[in-house]
Amino acid sequence: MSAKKASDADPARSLALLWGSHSKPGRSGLTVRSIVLAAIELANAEGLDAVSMRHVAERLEVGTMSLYTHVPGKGELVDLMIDTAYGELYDDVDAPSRQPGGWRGALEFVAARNWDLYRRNPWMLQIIDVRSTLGPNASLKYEAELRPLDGTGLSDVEMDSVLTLVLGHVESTARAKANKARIQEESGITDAEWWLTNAPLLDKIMDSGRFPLASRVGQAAGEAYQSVSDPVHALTFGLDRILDGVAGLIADQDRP
Amino acid sequence: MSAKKASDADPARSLALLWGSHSKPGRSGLTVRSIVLAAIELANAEGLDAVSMRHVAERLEVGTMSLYTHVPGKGELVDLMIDTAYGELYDDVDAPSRQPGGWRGALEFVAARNWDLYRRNPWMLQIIDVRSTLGPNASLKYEAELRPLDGTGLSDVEMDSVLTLVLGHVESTARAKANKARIQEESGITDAEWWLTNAPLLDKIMDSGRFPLASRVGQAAGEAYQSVSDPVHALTFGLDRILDGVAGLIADQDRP
DNA sequence: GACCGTACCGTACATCGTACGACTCAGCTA
DNA sequence: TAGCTGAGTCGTACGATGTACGGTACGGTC
Repeated sequence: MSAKKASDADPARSLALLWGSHSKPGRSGLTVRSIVLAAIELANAEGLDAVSMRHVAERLEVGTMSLYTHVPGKGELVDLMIDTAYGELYDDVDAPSRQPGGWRGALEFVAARNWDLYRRNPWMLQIIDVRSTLGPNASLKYEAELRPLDGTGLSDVEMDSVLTLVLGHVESTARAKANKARIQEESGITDAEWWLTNAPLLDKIMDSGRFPLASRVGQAAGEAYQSVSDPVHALTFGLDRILDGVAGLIADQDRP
Repeated sequence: MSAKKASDADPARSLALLWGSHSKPGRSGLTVRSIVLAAIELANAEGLDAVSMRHVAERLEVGTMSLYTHVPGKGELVDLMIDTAYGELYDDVDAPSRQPGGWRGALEFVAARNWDLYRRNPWMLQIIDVRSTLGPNASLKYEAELRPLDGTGLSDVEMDSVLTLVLGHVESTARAKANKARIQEESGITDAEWWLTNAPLLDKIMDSGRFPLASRVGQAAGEAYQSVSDPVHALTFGLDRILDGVAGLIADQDRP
């Protein structure tokens, strides 16, 4: 429901941890890497809620407190999980800029890759207490995603703004999708079932003349999506509008 | 850090609770309304983490378990908090459509009002387990925000898509802002201080030729914002691009 | 004055992150 | 080879959390 507190999180320690090699196992084979991988597996298998220090330790057949030898606390563990997940994104730093279709094709590729990242790692969207995790993979991600925007005539700040906008949109729609999936899973009923069950109740409330537009549009959207919402449609529709807007900005660069 | 589990949440019960009157106090003056208000006050004063059933009960000078007479569980309490907060948004259902500047001015107003809502109630952004809370105020919000789009030539589904896009963008940037504020508060150091402290460390890592663009753009953005990010700039920049894109869509309606 | 349903709430349980201090063992020194 | 040392491991304990369960006490109706 809500988000949990993060621990103190010494930034220097976090950075060292993120950029460190983590290669020397202790006498029970425990490594930062193995802990992080176990945590990610757990998160993907049973959701982020299942990622407790006890469960991670259990999966590694190790005492709970042994984890603290390698990782300062849960907050840092999550930081490491995030940066590790970012490692999935691009084979190399030029993957987006190699895409056809110029900057637009590249940004569509970036959006698709990030969308896929969230699809494969839905636990990332359950993290609320995001910290500035400038790990190696996050840095490579930033570099890779900026490159197709270099040379479009946009200023450096504009490049950053455009990227932030696109990534924010993908995260937003991906979160909506994950929420939808979670609700469905928890309640055990399909989207369509929920709609059928609660539509009369809602109609009785909404159609009382107070919200004519809301009920008309809600109805239309519901029928179009066969559901209360369609995250994939929200992704593509929003991305098209955003990229149209960016295209206008880029076109304006020539004649200021 | 992560999100908590929601309880079962019988939708019918939730809807009845949301639309109910909650007017008859028990013998210790306890009401659904008073519980929800206490919870919101607590959330605004000490953050969502402070909103535990124990703390809410304490604030009301009541036993913890007494809350469960009026509210099924914490999940439903949060639902009620959300719908109550939505009540702050618009004086009446025509507030957005009364705005000057046509649909664009109205959407800018909608964005500003939502941004302000999140500024005043940052706890809303810490809720991860969002459920379909179709309460009375959420319904009024939907109706009010759709009205300025009616008559623009957009289809019903497109109206919904545009609104979803704008609201998602506001939420996304507001969340970034809230995260930034929370990190600053927790660490006790200013944004600029963090930048000064960690810049050399980051430069040593990033400037090693591997991420030239990332370091150049990051530097430029950092100097422009006097910080690692500027949520207000992200809001307006993104909104401008999005509305430009929507304007193109609306213009295209005339000649398909 | 007796009754009864509802409001209230004390206790208990499982779960969480992690502080603390004890144990164990690999590898080095004497 | 014996002994030491420091790092890795982990058992126990504490204060949180949401809430199930069962008991208590009171307001309104006969």
